[in-house]
Amino acid sequence: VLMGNTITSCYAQHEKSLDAQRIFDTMPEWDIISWNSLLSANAQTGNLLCARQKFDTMPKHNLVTWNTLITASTYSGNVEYAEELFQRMPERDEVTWNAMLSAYAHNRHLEEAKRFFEEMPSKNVVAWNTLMHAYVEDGKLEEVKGLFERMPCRNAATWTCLIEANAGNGHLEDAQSVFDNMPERNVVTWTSLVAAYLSNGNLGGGKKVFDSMPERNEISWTTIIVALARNGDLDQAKDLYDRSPAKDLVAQNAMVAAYARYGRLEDATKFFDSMPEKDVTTWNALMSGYKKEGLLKEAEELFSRIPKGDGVSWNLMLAAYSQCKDLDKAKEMFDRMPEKDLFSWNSMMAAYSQNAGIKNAKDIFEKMPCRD
RNA sequence: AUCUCCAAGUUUUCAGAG
Repeated sequence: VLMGNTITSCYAQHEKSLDAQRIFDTMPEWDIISWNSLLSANAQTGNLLCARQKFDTMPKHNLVTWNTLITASTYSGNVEYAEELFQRMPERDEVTWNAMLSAYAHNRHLEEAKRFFEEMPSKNVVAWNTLMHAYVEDGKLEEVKGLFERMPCRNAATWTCLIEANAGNGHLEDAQSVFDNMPERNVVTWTSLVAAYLSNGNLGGGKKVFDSMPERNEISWTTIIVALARNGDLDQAKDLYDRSPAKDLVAQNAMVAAYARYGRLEDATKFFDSMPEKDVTTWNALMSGYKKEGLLKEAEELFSRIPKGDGVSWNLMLAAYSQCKDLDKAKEMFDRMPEKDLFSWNSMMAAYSQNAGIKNAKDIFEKMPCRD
């Protein structure tokens, strides 16, 4: 059981819910930890229904089980259900409160997060960080700084937030000085400093930091590779990719996307075909290349071959039709898509305004359930 | 390194700025 649990949770941490399920299924017996690990693997996929099914199937629940289900709600964007769970569960601990705070924070309910934070019976460093990050996401630098001053305790995540907050507001030197003065560093803080330089257009600075990092992981490598690619240095990006010891699926997807972005469809396709494992982002990345080049037939063909398309796939096809001025097909996509998000609506509105005139576009605008 | 809460990377729309 111990071995099976270890492997299951290992897959959970790498966001491989199917593999976690596979290992789980081969185990001769399960304890509550096995079940919780499986639930955790499901939680990360954002599929709340699936997670709830597991929850209902489990022979028993404990505090960790409930906390994990709150997290599942967070990932699926269902704050209301998280609230319901929070009310319904038989007991709560510090993690419960933090998980609920995180539900508000991740889903952009800043006011709720603030209010909830005030109500918390005890606030540990995770709670402070969660609230602080919510402010960072909202671009509120002054509030971030204020919180930072008031915090009774800090850890590496705190410092990372502060770097990100400064970088996001164009204060690169402040970000660097935060980094210079922080008491502890790890691969995440290092990578966020690299990202700080890159997001401010300072490629040279980013590379310098990257080269001096004591340790790098998949994310560090991908961060720098993507920056090079976006800067148009595709071959340099590929060179770094080849030298990288840490190539996970995200890194591979980034290479497909890089080629696609610059219309190097042969390279993109070749890379795509060479990948032993793909996910929906891989397919979408290649499709985006066809779309950009106006290759409608190829995009359609790819779309029909995706094992499991998602909202992005649909949005891509909608945008592809719009770009090729096929308003009818665009509209058909829009009507047929299983779920419409802000991208879908904006895309449809743009399609009308570019191909049909302002009146139709305005009609869409009026009907939009959400806007930005 | 057996489970739950906080920080960094990849794909889709439009605008603005340069």
